[in-house]
Amino acid sequence: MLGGVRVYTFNVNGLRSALRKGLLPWLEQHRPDVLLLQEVRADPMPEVFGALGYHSAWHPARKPGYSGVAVLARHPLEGVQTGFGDEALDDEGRLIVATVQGVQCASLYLPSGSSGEARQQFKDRSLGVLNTWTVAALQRGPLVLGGDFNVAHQRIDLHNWRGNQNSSGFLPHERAWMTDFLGLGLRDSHRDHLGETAAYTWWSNRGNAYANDVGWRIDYLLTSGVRLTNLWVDRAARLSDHAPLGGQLTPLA
Amino acid sequence: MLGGVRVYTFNVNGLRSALRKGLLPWLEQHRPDVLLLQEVRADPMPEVFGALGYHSAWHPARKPGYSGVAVLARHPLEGVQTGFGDEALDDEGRLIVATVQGVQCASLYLPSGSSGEARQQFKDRSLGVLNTWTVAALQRGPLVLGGDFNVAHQRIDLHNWRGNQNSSGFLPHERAWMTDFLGLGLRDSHRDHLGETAAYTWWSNRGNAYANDVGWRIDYLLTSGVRLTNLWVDRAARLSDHAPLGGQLTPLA
DNA sequence: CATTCTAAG
DNA sequence: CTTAAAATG
Repeated sequence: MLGGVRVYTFNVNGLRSALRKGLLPWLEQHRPDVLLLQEVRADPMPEVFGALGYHSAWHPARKPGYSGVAVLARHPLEGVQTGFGDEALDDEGRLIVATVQGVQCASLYLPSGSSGEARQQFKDRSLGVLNTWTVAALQRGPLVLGGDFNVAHQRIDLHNWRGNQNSSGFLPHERAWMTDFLGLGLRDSHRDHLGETAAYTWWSNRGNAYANDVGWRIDYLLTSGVRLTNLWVDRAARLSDHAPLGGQLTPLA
Repeated sequence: MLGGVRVYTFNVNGLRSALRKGLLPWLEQHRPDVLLLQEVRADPMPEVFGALGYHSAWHPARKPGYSGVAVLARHPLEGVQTGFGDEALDDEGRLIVATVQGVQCASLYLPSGSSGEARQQFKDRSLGVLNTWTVAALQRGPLVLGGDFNVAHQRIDLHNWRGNQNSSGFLPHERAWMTDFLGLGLRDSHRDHLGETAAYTWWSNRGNAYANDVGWRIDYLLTSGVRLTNLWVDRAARLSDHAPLGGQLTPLA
């Protein structure tokens, strides 16, 4: 019943912008069963996706035009939950979960720390909050946790690891956190499927980062109690500064 | 020596925007001898126009990206003066004058009153300041005063005069001011050349104002001690929400 | 509705 | 470099 479910996570960097660039045709072409969106930066628009047969749940930030996540699925969404239960974090619309066909599907957008010290501290705190939330979610049942973590885990996960050891997103403590986090019981199967090909998911808009594939892998599809039998990056989409990251879900056996 | 001098006044609604839309090709095609710009909304860029053979003088607002006027000419500029000598007004970059071949060429951008009561009062006060400045300028010698007055004078000067009698830009006291102002000794020769054809100079960006020619004549080329033997509106330019307004200058006899 | 600026990424 | 919003027109 769960075999062949295709899940995508995608930081759209402004849903309205992505729509202008052709998100809807992309959606009709790829027809994900579950789509996890981050950086929606717009008011919820269930009608737009309802017209294409998607159920959806939204968690916008309090501040208009900022952050915001959503879950979309071709099957009905059950038990929708928004936020971590942490006011500062939840004001920014960074987590939404819905159960689809018995699997918890979570869309996560961790804060960027690159705009300054205060935001790095906020990000660091959010890592701990996410740990706590995840421990509880793992106990509830199968989980797909997709989103933009704003952390590259290993050297292979960014083009210029040497020059970015002091950059937010590849700080030693962030990398160590990711290792610990996966240790809670989440599987990062990216390299199982893509080996050592770059397979980045984000490229800066500055310079010619995309053309030169100067990217980072900061978007993840993590699983527990369910398996990804395949995983791919749709580098060609060009709907955002991130690429959609897709996976094929299969019951654990 | 002054015969055949062509003068244009043009509210560019952002000089950088107008440049993107092709201001430079337009300039090479029309080659005004004198060009009076309003709403420059950018730092002075004498090099850009120097490369095309223009001398220029600039009066930006204190606030970046806001207002600002300039005078450009193919002959050297003499006796450049910026502002009225009124601090609040001059902070907004609304007047610059330069003498070109013996004629004072002034670029004026009167405030809009449409954003609220306070700005209408500021506009109303600026009308008096302009009167005072103009009386002195008229005594100094020949004058071409071009710019965006944000006032339509007569019913013929806007598409919907009936519905705009309570709108800033066509208020009874603004129209009466314009009548008085011209009475100081400035000639508005627009109708001498264009008769009762609409010949508006500005169309709102909202709705289909341009397509339906729902416009206003709020840009003027006024003269004293010198005559416009021809005058035209370049409605086709489409470089701004205003049209360039051009005239042919001839000595008074 | 278009422009520019700012905050954020 | 890009998005979106805010202010202004």
